[in-house]
Amino acid sequence: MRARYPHRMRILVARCTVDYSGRLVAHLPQAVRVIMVKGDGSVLIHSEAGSYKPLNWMSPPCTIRVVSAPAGDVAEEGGDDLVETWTVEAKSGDRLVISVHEVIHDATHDLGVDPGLVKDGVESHLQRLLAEQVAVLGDGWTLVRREYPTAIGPVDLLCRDATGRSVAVEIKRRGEIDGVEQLTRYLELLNRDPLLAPVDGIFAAQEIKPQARVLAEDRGIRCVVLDYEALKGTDDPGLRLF
Amino acid sequence: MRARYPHRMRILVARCTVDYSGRLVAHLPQAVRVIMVKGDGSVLIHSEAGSYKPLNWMSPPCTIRVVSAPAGDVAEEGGDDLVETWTVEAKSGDRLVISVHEVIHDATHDLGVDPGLVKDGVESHLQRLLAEQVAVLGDGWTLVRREYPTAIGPVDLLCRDATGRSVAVEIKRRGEIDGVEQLTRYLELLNRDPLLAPVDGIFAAQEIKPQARVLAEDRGIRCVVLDYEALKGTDDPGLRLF
DNA sequence: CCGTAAATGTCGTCG
DNA sequence: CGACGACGTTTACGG
Repeated sequence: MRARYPHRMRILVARCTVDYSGRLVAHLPQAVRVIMVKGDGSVLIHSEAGSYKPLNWMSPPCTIRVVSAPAGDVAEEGGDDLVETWTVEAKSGDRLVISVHEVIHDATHDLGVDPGLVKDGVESHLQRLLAEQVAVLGDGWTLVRREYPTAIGPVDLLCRDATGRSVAVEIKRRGEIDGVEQLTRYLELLNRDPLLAPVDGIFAAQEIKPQARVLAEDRGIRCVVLDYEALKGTDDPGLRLF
Repeated sequence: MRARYPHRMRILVARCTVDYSGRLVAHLPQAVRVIMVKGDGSVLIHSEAGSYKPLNWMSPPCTIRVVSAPAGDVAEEGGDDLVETWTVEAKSGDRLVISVHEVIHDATHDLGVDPGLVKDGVESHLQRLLAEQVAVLGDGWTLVRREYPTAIGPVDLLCRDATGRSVAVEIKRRGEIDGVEQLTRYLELLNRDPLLAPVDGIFAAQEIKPQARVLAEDRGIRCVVLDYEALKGTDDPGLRLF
């Protein structure tokens, strides 16, 4: 059974020091920061700059233990004003210790369950659209199947060209070297299958980096730049099952 | 010259809808969320669950434009209570539109410049430890150099075995397929150097994923599982320079 | 639960 | 500025 957490979000602005130990060891000197405690128990420590990644954090599930500083106790760093110490710990042993020296703001809000994010334009959409329109790769081409399984993972599309020759297609939003390597591994494996071989390769992406293109073409892999909007425009929603 | 931003962090708890368009298109239905506006202009939208990644965000640098809703204006979603609309835009054209329907909390704090984080990573540590103890790879082995340079990047370690044969070592914390590909590219290049060739390969990691092991061994690359604690234990601090 | 691939990845570093 | 590798990657998906 999954633990039920109260639907609450606590936002604390405080002068603090932070120590993380786990996959690495890190220390944050004393400064004013924002500490968010989410309803699921996770903790985020943000400064005023930097993008969305916190300076330190603890992912759920984890436990928070708060110990008030005894009157007159002296903190290890920054003098004599320690208010309380939070110990946030995961099962893995990862630990975050927050020493709070001054609370500037403290509020808790009930946000409720978030209905979540609706996305459009990710790789799976490209794959679905191209699967429905394999003819954009060549006249008379047909789809054998999406997510064609191999021992080392599924190939995005397996097609046949007008002459019946097999073609494996790897689809990326942004085509980089990794994707070419991935397709190369699939091709090597597929070409060992006498029922399929010879198998050609197509590297299809909305954007193909020059080095990826060079590597692909050097290996005889055709590169195709996909136009998502055009694919979406041609796409007939009536033909879709869902 | 770098732009100077005011050292401020605004924290808003509000019922809102959010639309992102940029590298993809995404929509958040109306709900109560925390909106953080950092001193550098970046915007983060957090819900009550999920780990450190916000539901939506905009990285700096970006501009924020706020338009108050005319009295009686009707929002597209959720009825008639639109308060204001924020448009957060990056130079790339990425855009975040936040429709604020109800402000539950709004506060701005001056955090000051954060002194920053002190880190001690694991992989660099592994590399240093193994460099000092290449004998764990085989009796009589010697280190040629760490970060041995090649045209496509530095190899973690270049060694010689007891017979004088060259060995390239790729070190990872977690050994996955990407690491094997990386080492393969290095080996291909190093083996073109008549002064070094033939060059063997070792894939060394704290943990090696099964598929990575299969691929490596299929290519004649030896896999070595590193014991971080043991290496650290054997390590003589007196031999270290720092 | 494990393993792999995707990500609005982000974040350094180096050329 | 682009390319590349590391990341306390996190997150989603499939067996």
